[in-house]
Amino acid sequence: MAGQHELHEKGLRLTPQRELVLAAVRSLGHATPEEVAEKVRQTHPGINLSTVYRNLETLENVGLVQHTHLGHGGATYHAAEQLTHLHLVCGTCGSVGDAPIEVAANFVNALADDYGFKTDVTHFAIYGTCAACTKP
Amino acid sequence: MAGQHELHEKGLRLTPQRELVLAAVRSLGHATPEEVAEKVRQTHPGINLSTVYRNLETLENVGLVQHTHLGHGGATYHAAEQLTHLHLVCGTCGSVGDAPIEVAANFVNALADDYGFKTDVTHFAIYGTCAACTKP
DNA sequence: AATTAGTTGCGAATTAGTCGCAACTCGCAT
DNA sequence: ATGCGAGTTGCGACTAATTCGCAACTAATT
Repeated sequence: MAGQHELHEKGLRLTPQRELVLAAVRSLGHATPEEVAEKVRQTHPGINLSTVYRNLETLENVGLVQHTHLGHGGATYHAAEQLTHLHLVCGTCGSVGDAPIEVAANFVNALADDYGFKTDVTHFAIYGTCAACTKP
Repeated sequence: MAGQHELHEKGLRLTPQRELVLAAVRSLGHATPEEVAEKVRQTHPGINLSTVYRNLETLENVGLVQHTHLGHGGATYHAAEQLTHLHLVCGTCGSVGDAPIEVAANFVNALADDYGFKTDVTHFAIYGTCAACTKP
C-alpha cells in the first residue's frame, strides 16, 4: 500500500541515524562524511562518525546517494537524484563550479564508441583553472 | 656551457636521492609515492619515505613531474613529458586504461567557450565501466 | 678549504577511514 | 502485545597515508 518508507523499499531498516544521514546529504547538496556528521549532530548529537561512514556506504549501495572525488583526498557525497551536474574544480582558487552533464555528452559518446568505455562523468571532478583565476 | 644538469636548470640541488626519484617516476610511467620509494631503494636502499614525498613535491613545483588522481585516495605521479593521455579507470575491475587527450578536445573546448574554464583532463581520472566489464 | 642554505633521515604527530565487538533495536512472526 | 534474530549502533583500538620539526649532513659557491 501507500505508507512504504523509501528506506524500507530498498530493504533497509529505518533507524533515526540512517534517516538523518540521508536527510543531511540531501540538504547539504554535497558534503564530506565529516560535514554530514556535523549536520546530523544538530538533531542527534550522539551520532558516531563510524555510523555516518557506514550509512553513507549502505545508502550508496542501494543507490540513494553517490560519492564524487573533488580533489585532495576525501570523497564528497550527493543525493543520487541531485547528481545532475559535473564539478569544475579550480586548482588555483579551489572553487567548485557546476556544469550540466550535457557539455560532456560528445566526450562520453566518443569514449563509448571508440573504447567501449561507459563513462560516469560525475564521479571525478574536472580539474583546471576557472575563469576568474585565468584572467588577472 | 653545455654540462648543465636538468635539475640545476630548475634551480634545484643535485642529490642522489632527487635524481633517483625523478628516474624512478620516469621509468615507472605512473606510480604512487610508495612505489617510487620501492623503486629507488633498489639502488639507494636507505632512502626515507619523507624524502620521496618531499622530492615529488619539489619536482612537481618545477614542472618535471605531475600527479593525477586515479581513485581510492592516493595520487600517482607521472613524468611531465609522459603525461599525454587520460586515464580511464574502471569502477568494476579497477583497471586503468589510457586514451589520447584528443578524445577530450571537444569537451575541453566546450568548457573553455561556455564557462571560461581551462581544463586539465589528465589531472583526474575518467571514471566508468570498461568494455570488458560491460559485456558479461 | 670554509661557508651556508638546501636537503636528508628519523621519529613523532596528524588525518582519514576501517574493524571487532558487545549492547541495542527494528520489523517480522507469533 | 511479546519475543526473537538479524541488522545496526557506539566505542575504542587500529591501520594506512602523509606531514612536520629538528638535528645532522652535503652540494654549490667563494
